[in-house]
Amino acid sequence: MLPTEQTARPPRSGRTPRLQQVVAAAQAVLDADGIEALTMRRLAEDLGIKAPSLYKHVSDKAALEAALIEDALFTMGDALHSAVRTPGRAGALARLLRAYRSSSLEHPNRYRLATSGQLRRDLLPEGLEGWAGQPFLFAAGTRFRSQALWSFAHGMVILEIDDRYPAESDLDRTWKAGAAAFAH
Amino acid sequence: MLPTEQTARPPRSGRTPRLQQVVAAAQAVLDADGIEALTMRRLAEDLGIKAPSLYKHVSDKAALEAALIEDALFTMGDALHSAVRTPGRAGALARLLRAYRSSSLEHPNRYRLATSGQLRRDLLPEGLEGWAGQPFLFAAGTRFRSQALWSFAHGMVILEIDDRYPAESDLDRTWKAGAAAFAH
DNA sequence: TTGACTAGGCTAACTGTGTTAGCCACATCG
DNA sequence: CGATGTGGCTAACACAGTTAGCCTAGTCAA
Repeated sequence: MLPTEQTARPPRSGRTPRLQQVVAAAQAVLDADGIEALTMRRLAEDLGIKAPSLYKHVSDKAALEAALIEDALFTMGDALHSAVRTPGRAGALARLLRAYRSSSLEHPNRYRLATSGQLRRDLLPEGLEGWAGQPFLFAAGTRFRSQALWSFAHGMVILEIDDRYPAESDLDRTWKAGAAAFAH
Repeated sequence: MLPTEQTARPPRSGRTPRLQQVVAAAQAVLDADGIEALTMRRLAEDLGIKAPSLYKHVSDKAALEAALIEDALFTMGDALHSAVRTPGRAGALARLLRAYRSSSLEHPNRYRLATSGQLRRDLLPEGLEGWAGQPFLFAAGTRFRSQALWSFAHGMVILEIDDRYPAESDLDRTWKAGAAAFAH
Protein backbone atom coordinates (compact mmCIF):
# COMPACT_ATOMS: atom_id res chain seq x y z
CA MET A 1 0.00 0.00 0.00
CA LEU A 2 2.46 2.61 -1.09
CA PRO A 3 0.79 5.51 -2.80
CA THR A 4 3.07 6.51 -5.66
CA GLU A 5 2.08 7.34 -9.21
CA GLN A 6 -0.83 6.01 -11.20
CA THR A 7 -0.89 2.22 -11.27
CA ALA A 8 -3.25 -0.26 -12.86
CA ARG A 9 -4.81 -3.15 -10.99
CA PRO A 10 -2.25 -5.94 -11.30
CA PRO A 11 -3.30 -9.43 -12.42
CA ARG A 12 -4.02 -12.07 -9.82
CA SER A 13 -1.43 -14.78 -9.47
CA GLY A 14 -2.37 -18.02 -11.25
CA ARG A 15 -3.58 -20.87 -9.07
CA THR A 16 -4.50 -24.43 -9.86
CA PRO A 17 -8.00 -25.44 -8.75
CA ARG A 18 -6.64 -27.58 -5.97
CA LEU A 19 -4.41 -24.78 -4.74
CA GLN A 20 -7.38 -22.48 -4.71
CA GLN A 21 -9.16 -24.95 -2.44
CA VAL A 22 -6.16 -24.99 -0.13
CA VAL A 23 -6.06 -21.21 0.02
CA ALA A 24 -9.78 -21.05 0.67
CA ALA A 25 -9.47 -23.51 3.54
CA ALA A 26 -6.56 -21.50 4.93
CA GLN A 27 -8.60 -18.33 4.79
CA ALA A 28 -11.41 -20.07 6.66
CA VAL A 29 -9.02 -21.05 9.43
CA LEU A 30 -7.55 -17.56 9.53
CA ASP A 31 -10.94 -15.89 9.75
CA ALA A 32 -12.27 -18.28 12.34
CA ASP A 33 -9.35 -18.79 14.71
CA GLY A 34 -6.58 -16.38 13.81
CA ILE A 35 -3.14 -16.73 12.35
CA GLU A 36 -1.72 -18.76 15.24
CA ALA A 37 -4.30 -21.45 14.53
CA LEU A 38 -3.22 -21.68 10.92
CA THR A 39 -0.82 -24.61 11.09
CA MET A 40 -0.03 -26.96 8.27
CA ARG A 41 -1.47 -29.90 10.18
CA ARG A 42 -4.68 -28.12 11.05
CA LEU A 43 -5.11 -26.93 7.48
CA ALA A 44 -4.46 -30.41 6.15
CA GLU A 45 -6.95 -31.91 8.52
CA ASP A 46 -9.64 -29.48 7.44
CA LEU A 47 -8.96 -30.58 3.88
CA GLY A 48 -9.05 -34.25 4.78
CA ILE A 49 -5.40 -34.87 3.93
CA LYS A 50 -2.08 -35.04 5.79
CA ALA A 51 0.23 -32.12 6.28
CA PRO A 52 3.06 -33.17 3.96
CA SER A 53 0.63 -33.42 1.07
CA LEU A 54 0.15 -29.67 1.22
CA TYR A 55 3.63 -29.28 -0.16
CA LYS A 56 2.42 -30.68 -3.45
CA HIS A 57 0.57 -27.40 -3.87
CA VAL A 58 2.51 -24.87 -1.87
CA SER A 59 6.27 -24.48 -1.62
CA ASP A 60 6.23 -22.89 1.79
CA LYS A 61 4.03 -21.69 4.56
CA ALA A 62 5.25 -18.25 3.56
CA ALA A 63 3.85 -18.78 0.08
CA LEU A 64 0.53 -19.80 1.54
CA GLU A 65 0.41 -16.68 3.68
CA ALA A 66 1.38 -14.61 0.68
CA ALA A 67 -1.65 -15.99 -1.16
CA LEU A 68 -3.87 -14.91 1.72
CA ILE A 69 -2.24 -11.50 1.79
CA GLU A 70 -2.72 -11.14 -1.94
CA ASP A 71 -6.43 -11.85 -1.64
CA ALA A 72 -6.77 -9.46 1.27
CA LEU A 73 -5.04 -6.66 -0.60
CA PHE A 74 -7.15 -7.17 -3.70
CA THR A 75 -10.38 -7.18 -1.71
CA MET A 76 -9.42 -4.13 0.27
CA GLY A 77 -8.05 -2.30 -2.75
CA ASP A 78 -11.29 -2.85 -4.62
CA ALA A 79 -13.29 -1.49 -1.70
CA LEU A 80 -11.11 1.60 -1.42
CA HIS A 81 -11.13 2.30 -5.14
CA SER A 82 -14.87 2.04 -5.37
CA ALA A 83 -15.31 4.25 -2.29
CA VAL A 84 -13.23 6.99 -3.83
CA ARG A 85 -14.72 6.64 -7.29
CA THR A 86 -18.44 6.59 -6.56
CA PRO A 87 -20.18 10.01 -6.50
CA GLY A 88 -18.16 13.20 -6.76
CA ARG A 89 -14.83 14.41 -5.53
CA ALA A 90 -16.34 16.12 -2.50
CA GLY A 91 -16.43 13.85 0.53
CA ALA A 92 -14.02 11.37 -0.99
CA LEU A 93 -11.84 11.52 2.10
CA ALA A 94 -14.66 10.65 4.47
CA ARG A 95 -15.87 7.87 2.21
CA LEU A 96 -12.36 6.49 1.92
CA LEU A 97 -11.92 6.38 5.67
CA ARG A 98 -15.29 4.74 6.15
CA ALA A 99 -14.45 2.12 3.56
CA TYR A 100 -11.03 1.53 5.08
CA ARG A 101 -12.44 1.07 8.52
CA SER A 102 -15.30 -1.20 7.59
CA SER A 103 -13.47 -3.37 5.10
CA SER A 104 -10.59 -3.96 7.50
CA LEU A 105 -12.68 -4.62 10.59
CA GLU A 106 -14.86 -7.00 8.64
CA HIS A 107 -11.96 -9.47 8.57
CA PRO A 108 -9.53 -8.38 11.26
CA ASN A 109 -7.30 -11.42 11.03
CA ARG A 110 -6.83 -10.91 7.32
CA TYR A 111 -6.08 -7.26 7.85
CA ARG A 112 -3.48 -7.90 10.49
CA LEU A 113 -1.83 -10.57 8.39
CA ALA A 114 -1.69 -8.30 5.36
CA THR A 115 -0.45 -5.16 7.09
CA SER A 116 1.75 -6.23 9.99
CA GLY A 117 5.33 -7.38 9.97
CA GLN A 118 7.70 -7.70 7.09
CA LEU A 119 6.11 -8.23 3.70
CA ARG A 120 7.46 -10.86 1.31
CA ARG A 121 7.09 -8.71 -1.78
CA ASP A 122 8.83 -11.33 -3.89
CA LEU A 123 5.79 -13.58 -3.37
CA LEU A 124 3.19 -10.98 -4.32
CA PRO A 125 2.02 -9.65 -7.69
CA GLU A 126 4.13 -6.65 -8.60
CA GLY A 127 2.43 -3.35 -8.03
CA LEU A 128 -0.32 -4.75 -5.82
CA GLU A 129 0.63 -2.68 -2.80
CA GLY A 130 0.85 0.52 -4.80
CA TRP A 131 -2.46 -0.07 -6.49
CA ALA A 132 -4.25 -0.82 -3.24
CA GLY A 133 -2.97 2.40 -1.66
CA GLN A 134 -3.80 4.53 -4.69
CA PRO A 135 -7.11 5.88 -3.31
CA PHE A 136 -5.27 7.61 -0.49
CA LEU A 137 -3.33 9.69 -2.96
CA PHE A 138 -6.56 10.62 -4.70
CA ALA A 139 -8.27 11.63 -1.46
CA ALA A 140 -5.39 13.43 0.21
CA GLY A 141 -3.90 15.41 -2.62
CA THR A 142 -0.19 15.32 -1.96
CA ARG A 143 1.95 12.26 -1.45
CA PHE A 144 2.84 13.37 2.05
CA ARG A 145 -0.70 13.97 3.18
CA SER A 146 -1.61 10.68 1.60
CA GLN A 147 0.97 8.75 3.58
CA ALA A 148 0.07 10.60 6.75
CA LEU A 149 -3.59 9.83 6.24
CA TRP A 150 -2.82 6.20 5.62
CA SER A 151 -0.73 6.06 8.77
CA PHE A 152 -3.62 7.47 10.73
CA ALA A 153 -6.11 5.01 9.26
CA HIS A 154 -3.82 2.04 9.75
CA GLY A 155 -3.05 3.10 13.30
CA MET A 156 -6.72 3.40 14.09
CA VAL A 157 -7.58 0.01 12.68
CA ILE A 158 -4.67 -1.99 13.99
CA LEU A 159 -4.93 -0.51 17.46
CA GLU A 160 -8.62 -1.32 17.55
CA ILE A 161 -8.02 -4.86 16.32
CA ASP A 162 -5.27 -5.35 18.85
CA ASP A 163 -7.52 -4.00 21.57
CA ARG A 164 -5.22 -1.16 22.55
CA TYR A 165 -7.86 1.49 23.16
CA PRO A 166 -9.56 1.80 26.53
CA ALA A 167 -12.84 -0.02 26.70
CA GLU A 168 -14.86 3.17 27.07
CA SER A 169 -13.42 4.72 23.91
CA ASP A 170 -15.80 6.23 21.41
CA LEU A 171 -13.88 5.38 18.27
CA ASP A 172 -16.50 6.92 16.00
CA ARG A 173 -15.61 10.28 17.43
CA THR A 174 -11.92 9.54 17.23
CA TRP A 175 -12.27 8.73 13.53
CA LYS A 176 -14.17 11.99 13.08
CA ALA A 177 -11.44 13.90 14.89
CA GLY A 178 -8.84 12.43 12.57
CA ALA A 179 -10.92 13.04 9.48
CA ALA A 180 -11.46 16.64 10.56
CA ALA A 181 -7.73 17.10 11.07
CA PHE A 182 -6.95 15.91 7.57
CA ALA A 183 -9.84 17.76 5.96
CA HIS A 184 -7.88 21.02 6.34
CA MET B 1 -0.89 3.53 25.94
CA LEU B 2 -4.45 4.51 26.49
CA PRO B 3 -4.84 8.18 27.23
CA THR B 4 -7.53 8.48 29.87
CA GLU B 5 -7.52 10.63 32.98
CA GLN B 6 -4.55 11.75 35.02
CA THR B 7 -2.36 8.84 36.12
CA ALA B 8 0.81 8.62 38.13
CA ARG B 9 3.86 6.71 36.97
CA PRO B 10 3.26 3.18 38.24
CA PRO B 11 5.95 1.30 40.18
CA ARG B 12 8.23 -1.09 38.32
CA SER B 13 7.61 -4.75 38.93
CA GLY B 14 9.99 -6.31 41.44
CA ARG B 15 12.78 -8.47 40.01
CA THR B 16 15.44 -10.57 41.64
CA PRO B 17 18.99 -9.72 40.55
CA ARG B 18 19.26 -12.92 38.57
CA LEU B 19 15.96 -12.28 36.84
CA GLN B 20 17.17 -8.83 35.93
CA GLN B 21 20.20 -10.42 34.26
CA VAL B 22 17.92 -12.72 32.33
CA VAL B 23 15.75 -9.83 31.16
CA ALA B 24 18.80 -7.83 30.19
CA ALA B 25 20.13 -10.71 28.11
CA ALA B 26 16.74 -11.11 26.49
CA GLN B 27 16.67 -7.45 25.59
CA ALA B 28 20.10 -7.78 24.03
CA VAL B 29 18.88 -10.61 21.84
CA LEU B 30 15.75 -8.69 20.93
CA ASP B 31 17.66 -5.57 19.98
CA ALA B 32 20.29 -7.41 18.01
CA ASP B 33 18.35 -10.08 16.15
CA GLY B 34 14.65 -9.46 16.59
CA ILE B 35 11.87 -11.24 18.38
CA GLU B 36 12.01 -14.39 16.26
CA ALA B 37 15.59 -14.92 17.45
CA LEU B 38 14.53 -14.73 21.07
CA THR B 39 14.16 -18.41 21.91
CA MET B 40 14.56 -19.94 25.30
CA ARG B 41 17.52 -22.00 24.14
CA ARG B 42 19.28 -19.05 22.55
CA LEU B 43 18.72 -16.91 25.61
CA ALA B 44 19.98 -19.66 27.90
CA GLU B 45 23.07 -20.12 25.79
CA ASP B 46 23.87 -16.41 25.96
CA LEU B 47 23.63 -16.69 29.74
CA GLY B 48 25.81 -19.80 29.85
CA ILE B 49 23.04 -22.05 31.14
CA LYS B 50 20.55 -24.53 29.71
CA ALA B 51 17.05 -23.63 28.63
CA PRO B 52 15.08 -25.38 31.38
CA SER B 53 17.01 -23.45 34.00
CA LEU B 54 15.36 -20.27 32.80
CA TYR B 55 12.13 -21.50 34.32
CA LYS B 56 13.65 -21.05 37.74
CA HIS B 57 13.34 -17.32 37.12
CA VAL B 58 10.50 -16.94 34.67
CA SER B 59 7.19 -18.76 34.64
CA ASP B 60 6.62 -18.40 30.94
CA LYS B 61 8.00 -17.01 27.78
CA ALA B 62 5.03 -14.67 27.91
CA ALA B 63 6.19 -13.38 31.29
CA LEU B 64 9.64 -12.76 29.86
CA GLU B 65 8.20 -10.80 26.98
CA ALA B 66 6.00 -8.89 29.39
CA ALA B 67 9.12 -7.81 31.26
CA LEU B 68 10.61 -6.52 28.01
CA ILE B 69 7.38 -4.73 27.17
CA GLU B 70 7.29 -3.19 30.61
CA ASP B 71 10.77 -1.78 30.22
CA ALA B 72 9.98 -0.50 26.75
CA LEU B 73 6.84 1.28 27.93
CA PHE B 74 8.63 2.87 30.88
CA THR B 75 11.47 4.11 28.69
CA MET B 76 9.16 5.45 26.06
CA GLY B 77 6.77 6.96 28.58
CA ASP B 78 9.61 8.82 30.25
CA ALA B 79 10.75 10.20 26.91
CA LEU B 80 7.25 11.37 26.01
CA HIS B 81 6.58 12.93 29.39
CA SER B 82 9.82 14.85 29.36
CA ALA B 83 9.22 16.01 25.79
CA VAL B 84 5.85 17.43 26.71
CA ARG B 85 6.98 18.93 29.97
CA THR B 86 10.17 20.75 28.98
CA PRO B 87 9.70 24.38 27.87
CA GLY B 88 6.22 25.85 27.39
CA ARG B 89 2.90 24.59 26.19
CA ALA B 90 3.45 26.00 22.70
CA GLY B 91 5.07 23.46 20.39
CA ALA B 92 4.32 20.58 22.72
CA LEU B 93 2.67 18.67 19.92
CA ALA B 94 5.69 18.90 17.63
CA ARG B 95 8.06 17.97 20.44
CA LEU B 96 5.89 15.02 21.39
CA LEU B 97 5.86 13.68 17.85
CA ARG B 98 9.62 14.12 17.54
CA ALA B 99 10.16 12.27 20.80
CA TYR B 100 7.77 9.51 19.79
CA ARG B 101 9.48 9.01 16.49
CA SER B 102 13.03 9.04 17.75
CA SER B 103 12.51 6.98 20.88
CA SER B 104 10.64 4.30 18.98
CA LEU B 105 12.99 4.09 16.02
CA GLU B 106 15.94 3.92 18.34
CA HIS B 107 14.89 0.39 19.31
CA PRO B 108 12.50 -0.79 16.62
CA ASN B 109 12.28 -4.37 17.86
CA ARG B 110 11.32 -3.22 21.33
CA TYR B 111 8.73 -0.90 19.90
CA ARG B 112 7.14 -3.55 17.76
CA LEU B 113 7.06 -6.00 20.62
CA ALA B 114 5.45 -3.45 22.92
CA THR B 115 2.84 -2.14 20.53
CA SER B 116 1.84 -4.98 18.21
CA GLY B 117 -0.51 -7.86 18.84
CA GLN B 118 -2.51 -8.62 21.90
CA LEU B 119 -1.18 -7.27 25.16
CA ARG B 120 -1.06 -9.43 28.27
CA ARG B 121 -2.20 -6.72 30.63
CA ASP B 122 -2.36 -9.17 33.49
CA LEU B 123 1.44 -9.42 33.35
CA LEU B 124 2.08 -5.67 33.35
CA PRO B 125 2.06 -3.06 36.14
CA GLU B 126 -1.43 -1.63 36.37
CA GLY B 127 -1.79 1.77 34.80
CA LEU B 128 1.44 1.58 32.83
CA GLU B 129 -0.23 1.88 29.45
CA GLY B 130 -2.34 4.81 30.52
CA TRP B 131 0.57 6.64 32.05
CA ALA B 132 2.74 6.16 28.97
CA GLY B 133 0.06 7.58 26.70
CA GLN B 134 -0.70 10.51 28.96
CA PRO B 135 1.41 13.04 27.01
CA PHE B 136 -0.83 12.64 23.99
CA LEU B 137 -3.78 13.87 25.96
CA PHE B 138 -1.77 16.85 27.12
CA ALA B 139 -0.63 17.72 23.60
CA ALA B 140 -3.87 17.12 21.75
CA GLY B 141 -6.44 18.60 24.08
CA THR B 142 -9.42 16.32 23.76
CA ARG B 143 -9.48 12.58 24.27
CA PHE B 144 -10.54 12.03 20.69
CA ARG B 145 -7.84 14.17 19.15
CA SER B 146 -5.39 12.48 21.47
CA GLN B 147 -6.30 9.00 20.29
CA ALA B 148 -6.32 10.11 16.68
CA LEU B 149 -2.90 11.67 17.08
CA TRP B 150 -1.58 8.55 18.72
CA SER B 151 -2.97 6.42 15.89
CA PHE B 152 -1.20 8.63 13.38
CA ALA B 153 2.10 8.44 15.25
CA HIS B 154 1.88 4.69 15.76
CA GLY B 155 0.96 4.15 12.14
CA MET B 156 3.90 6.22 10.99
CA VAL B 157 6.37 4.38 13.19
CA ILE B 158 5.16 0.85 12.70
CA LEU B 159 4.84 1.23 8.96
CA GLU B 160 8.36 2.61 8.79
CA ILE B 161 9.72 -0.19 10.96
CA ASP B 162 7.91 -2.78 8.89
CA ASP B 163 9.28 -1.20 5.73
CA ARG B 164 5.88 -0.49 4.24
CA TYR B 165 6.66 2.90 2.72
CA PRO B 166 8.18 3.19 -0.74
CA ALA B 167 11.93 3.53 -0.69
CA GLU B 168 11.85 7.07 -2.08
CA SER B 169 9.55 8.33 0.67
CA ASP B 170 10.48 11.52 2.48
CA LEU B 171 9.11 10.61 5.87
CA ASP B 172 10.24 13.88 7.40
CA ARG B 173 7.76 15.66 5.21
CA THR B 174 5.09 13.09 5.91
CA TRP B 175 5.50 13.64 9.64
CA LYS B 176 5.25 17.38 9.04
CA ALA B 177 2.09 16.89 7.02
CA GLY B 178 0.55 14.92 9.85
CA ALA B 179 1.68 17.37 12.49
CA ALA B 180 0.23 20.22 10.45
CA ALA B 181 -3.08 18.40 10.13
CA PHE B 182 -3.35 17.96 13.87
CA ALA B 183 -2.13 21.45 14.71
CA HIS B 184 -5.54 22.77 13.63
C1' DT C 1 27.62 -28.82 64.15
C1' DT C 2 23.92 -30.42 62.06
C1' DG C 3 19.82 -30.33 59.59
C1' DA C 4 16.38 -27.94 56.77
C1' DC C 5 15.47 -25.01 53.28
C1' DT C 6 16.31 -22.25 49.19
C1' DA C 7 18.46 -20.81 44.83
C1' DG C 8 19.86 -22.26 40.77
C1' DG C 9 21.72 -25.32 37.97
C1' DC C 10 21.33 -30.09 35.23
C1' DT C 11 19.46 -34.21 31.95
C1' DA C 12 15.74 -36.59 29.78
C1' DA C 13 11.71 -36.28 27.64
C1' DC C 14 7.07 -34.72 25.77
C1' DT C 15 4.17 -32.12 22.49
C1' DG C 16 3.64 -29.36 18.54
C1' DT C 17 5.78 -26.83 14.68
C1' DG C 18 7.51 -26.61 9.58
C1' DT C 19 9.59 -29.51 6.38
C1' DT C 20 11.96 -33.33 3.52
C1' DA C 21 12.66 -37.92 1.49
C1' DG C 22 10.84 -41.56 -0.58
C1' DC C 23 7.08 -44.42 -1.90
C1' DC C 24 2.61 -45.46 -4.20
C1' DA C 25 -2.00 -45.14 -6.76
C1' DC C 26 -4.43 -43.33 -10.35
C1' DA C 27 -5.64 -40.67 -14.59
C1' DT C 28 -4.37 -38.96 -19.01
C1' DC C 29 -2.50 -39.36 -23.30
C1' DG C 30 0.87 -40.49 -27.19
C1' DC D 1 0.88 -50.26 -23.47
C1' DG D 2 3.63 -47.44 -21.22
C1' DA D 3 5.14 -42.83 -19.80
C1' DT D 4 4.22 -38.98 -17.25
C1' DG D 5 2.10 -35.94 -14.05
C1' DT D 6 -0.98 -35.32 -10.05
C1' DG D 7 -1.79 -35.90 -5.48
C1' DG D 8 -1.90 -38.61 -1.86
C1' DC D 9 0.82 -41.40 2.01
C1' DT D 10 4.40 -42.73 6.14
C1' DA D 11 8.61 -41.94 8.56
C1' DA D 12 11.55 -38.88 10.15
C1' DC D 13 14.29 -34.54 11.33
C1' DA D 14 15.26 -30.10 13.63
C1' DC D 15 13.74 -26.89 16.59
C1' DA D 16 10.08 -24.56 19.52
C1' DG D 17 8.24 -24.22 24.57
C1' DT D 18 7.82 -26.75 28.58
C1' DT D 19 7.75 -30.30 32.59
C1' DA D 20 9.55 -33.72 35.87
C1' DG D 21 12.91 -35.03 38.66
C1' DC D 22 17.50 -34.83 40.38
C1' DC D 23 21.68 -32.59 42.35
C1' DT D 24 24.86 -29.05 44.47
C1' DA D 25 26.11 -25.18 47.12
C1' DG D 26 24.92 -21.76 50.28
C1' DT D 27 22.24 -19.86 54.45
C1' DC D 28 20.52 -20.06 58.75
C1' DA D 29 18.21 -21.67 62.91
C1' DA D 30 18.27 -25.18 66.63
